[in-house]
Amino acid sequence: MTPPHLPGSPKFRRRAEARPDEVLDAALELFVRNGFSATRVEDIARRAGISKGSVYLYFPSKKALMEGLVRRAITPVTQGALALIGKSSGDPRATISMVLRHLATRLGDPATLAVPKLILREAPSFPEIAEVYKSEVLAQALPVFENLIAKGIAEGYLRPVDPELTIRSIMGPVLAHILLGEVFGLAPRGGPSMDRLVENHLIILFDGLGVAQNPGAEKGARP
Amino acid sequence: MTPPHLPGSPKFRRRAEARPDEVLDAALELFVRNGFSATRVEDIARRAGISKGSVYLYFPSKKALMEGLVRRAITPVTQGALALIGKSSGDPRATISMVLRHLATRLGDPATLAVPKLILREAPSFPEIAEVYKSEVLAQALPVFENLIAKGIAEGYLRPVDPELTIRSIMGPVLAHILLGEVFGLAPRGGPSMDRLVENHLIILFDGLGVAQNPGAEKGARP
Amino acid sequence: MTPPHLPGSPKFRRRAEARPDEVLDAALELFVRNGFSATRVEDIARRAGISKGSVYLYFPSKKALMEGLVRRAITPVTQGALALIGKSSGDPRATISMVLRHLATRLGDPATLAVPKLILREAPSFPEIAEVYKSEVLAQALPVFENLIAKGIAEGYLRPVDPELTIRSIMGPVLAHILLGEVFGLAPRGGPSMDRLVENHLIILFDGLGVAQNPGAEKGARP
Amino acid sequence: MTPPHLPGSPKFRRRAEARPDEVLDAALELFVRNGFSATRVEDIARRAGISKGSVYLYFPSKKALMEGLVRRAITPVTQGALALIGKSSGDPRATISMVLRHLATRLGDPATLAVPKLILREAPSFPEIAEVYKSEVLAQALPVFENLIAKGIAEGYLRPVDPELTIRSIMGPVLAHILLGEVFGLAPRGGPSMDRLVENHLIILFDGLGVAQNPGAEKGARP
DNA sequence: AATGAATGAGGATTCATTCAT
DNA sequence: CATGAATGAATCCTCATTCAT
Repeated sequence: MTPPHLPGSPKFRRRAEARPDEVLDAALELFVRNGFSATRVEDIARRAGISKGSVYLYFPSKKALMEGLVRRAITPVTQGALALIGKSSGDPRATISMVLRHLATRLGDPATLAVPKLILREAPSFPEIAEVYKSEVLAQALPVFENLIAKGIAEGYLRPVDPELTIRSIMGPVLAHILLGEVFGLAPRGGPSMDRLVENHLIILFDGLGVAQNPGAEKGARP
Repeated sequence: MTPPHLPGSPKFRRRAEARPDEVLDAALELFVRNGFSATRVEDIARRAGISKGSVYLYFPSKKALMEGLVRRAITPVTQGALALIGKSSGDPRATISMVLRHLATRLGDPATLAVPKLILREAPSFPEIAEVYKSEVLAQALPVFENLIAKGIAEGYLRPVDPELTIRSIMGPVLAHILLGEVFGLAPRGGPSMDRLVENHLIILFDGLGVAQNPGAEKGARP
Repeated sequence: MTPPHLPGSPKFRRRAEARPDEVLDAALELFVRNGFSATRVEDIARRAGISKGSVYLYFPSKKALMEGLVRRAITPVTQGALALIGKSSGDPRATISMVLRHLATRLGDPATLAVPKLILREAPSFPEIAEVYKSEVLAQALPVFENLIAKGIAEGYLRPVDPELTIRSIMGPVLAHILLGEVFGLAPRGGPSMDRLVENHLIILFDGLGVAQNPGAEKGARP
Repeated sequence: MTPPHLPGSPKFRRRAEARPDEVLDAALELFVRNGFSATRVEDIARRAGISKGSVYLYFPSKKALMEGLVRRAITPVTQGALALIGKSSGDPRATISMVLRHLATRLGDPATLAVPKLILREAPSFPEIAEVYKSEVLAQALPVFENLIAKGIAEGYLRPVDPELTIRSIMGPVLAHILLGEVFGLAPRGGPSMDRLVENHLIILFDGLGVAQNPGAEKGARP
């Protein structure tokens, strides 16, 4: 009764139950590359190795793919970073260094980077999704950092800066580095650069660009 | 309904020569808000106060609007910033401060910010446009900065850091600040924040987050 | 989950032979309610308590459900009514009254009414099905009636009318009554109305709406 | 500048401003013939002599065609019939005859008949449209008739029947006649039959099927 | 120059039907 | 027998582009 498996007849294969995840993987790649609007559901299907109609077995609409993408990405992203910070005590510079290196490694992974890139692109079109990301990721992470810095200041480890604004001074360079590379393909001369970027930045961040040991004598004070 | 076009009537005359610019203004706003694909030519026309068909009198296609947008934005952006840097001499920190403050002011203007935001969104879909922006803006500006930093190091004003990577430490926080605000509506507590961000960042950038070589001796220990 | 099919277990056994009928029941209800095109095979399956694929074990296509529906409905409908008429003799008014009351009762049953309603809806899309109904039901029943009336006229019981057209005068009001109720939910004030409709109609049908030859002499003039 | 009108290039014709009505005409015919679901917008467009997209210039959705169809049909249908009845006085039989003949003529016109047929088909799928028809047409017309009959009874012209149910006895035969013809193609032997149907029905309606002048003597009273 | 009606290719979504399990 | 995942043709609707006026 069962017809022989002709190699030329690839219809009606049934694959693992990981299908929804494969669809999301395909959608993520295409959404990031071409944008949500310009990506066709059929392309997502083809990339996931299924038919157009099958996408709708797992997701009720194209938009639901966006939502699924963000939902899937939220938990792992946050947990890893925050767990590291929670253990911190003493000089916050060690913690900041560790977190920045951790983040740099994580964001070096294209798969991890993809969702933030997608949200960056599509936030104006999907305000509620950006809102989810904001409340689930940023609203979790930023206060932790803020406290870390505030505590560092209170304990005398750090200069009395504005903690909330300082977060941008800590993280911003990594963001700029990624964006230059991703958007314009601009990588510094000299191979894999994220690690070097982080180390260079940590020096500036903690000790400053200036050379003078004696502040106030800066102007024209050099031998 | 339409009154005859009297050449001497200064009110409500439509200057035909300004039309393409008005179309670009409309396109820019909508592209940034909704993305290129999701913006309809008819909406651009309506916002520009003309008819759908008239858009095609000035631009041969929707894509040409993108190109026109980027071409129009390139010259003014670059010139302003680079002119300031070219004149610099002596301690580069003054120049860096000035440029950063200048940039912060410029990017505080939504009209100036719009094109970079658009390119950020649509770069994957319009690689050649991103390429134009890269070669016309970034490839002009980054080396100037790099030289500024390199010279500052050579002249003993700055710590011996990697100039190319350090640009990211200088500019990144401003980028991060803008993105948090634009994408997620995240502004720090306490009103207009870009100026405060820049001042806070300049302190960290030049002097570092750390207070001294000997933490713990910090509390009230400075003479 | 499914218990083994014990032949001796009378509860919750699914009688395989009854399955097609259950599918038809489900299809009939949905076809009447939503129309053929707007009814999904999956909904029929769910209502019949089986899976989508199983529908195709009993019926080769969706259209075959329509055909099965009409075929199933034909025999019982016709036989009941015609048997009554065949036995008639003498004054046909008694027979007409009986048949009309019988028909009204039958059509008061939603299950009996369903197929005619379905045919009414879908006849233009399924001409061959309408044709079947016409030849199997109408072509059987109408001539019987016609003869009944013609005989009544010949025997002097009835006014010399056109028998073929008169069938419409006999049956039409019942049809109108059903349609008003089914299509527009329009029922007369005062509860269950089909019986009253029939009795009211029989009076008019046999004796006429008019009171006498000499209107005006009518008020209280009958002995 | 204007290219010659090549007969083979039928693009971009512009026609009269009667376009929406032509679209409705096309939609009505196809909806009645094939049902709403089974009719493709493209078919409507082709029949109206325009392109698929142009349908959406006039109607926002396929469903809006249904609504437009019913809205367009409502006014003329009601007005004609009710105007006739309003003038009635004296023996209502004259009025009833006139209305019935008028109605029969109107419904003999396929264009007039189409919308009621459509509503009959699609009422279950468009309850709100059926509701409109009910309130705009039936709720206007039925009470007028009811009053006519009630007045006829009170004034001694008519037998004391239930006015509301009697409407069905008056109208039902016409409905039945139309339905037999439309749904099953069943026309009586002997040419154009609607007029004959009405005349035959009016005799029965006013004078009854029975022959006896002396009620009560019916059974077995014939010479 | 300006308009906007008209076009039709293109894309999201649905659903009858198939068949591996 | 029964299932329901998978398919892809079919259909609604959108919108960039054209061109008669």
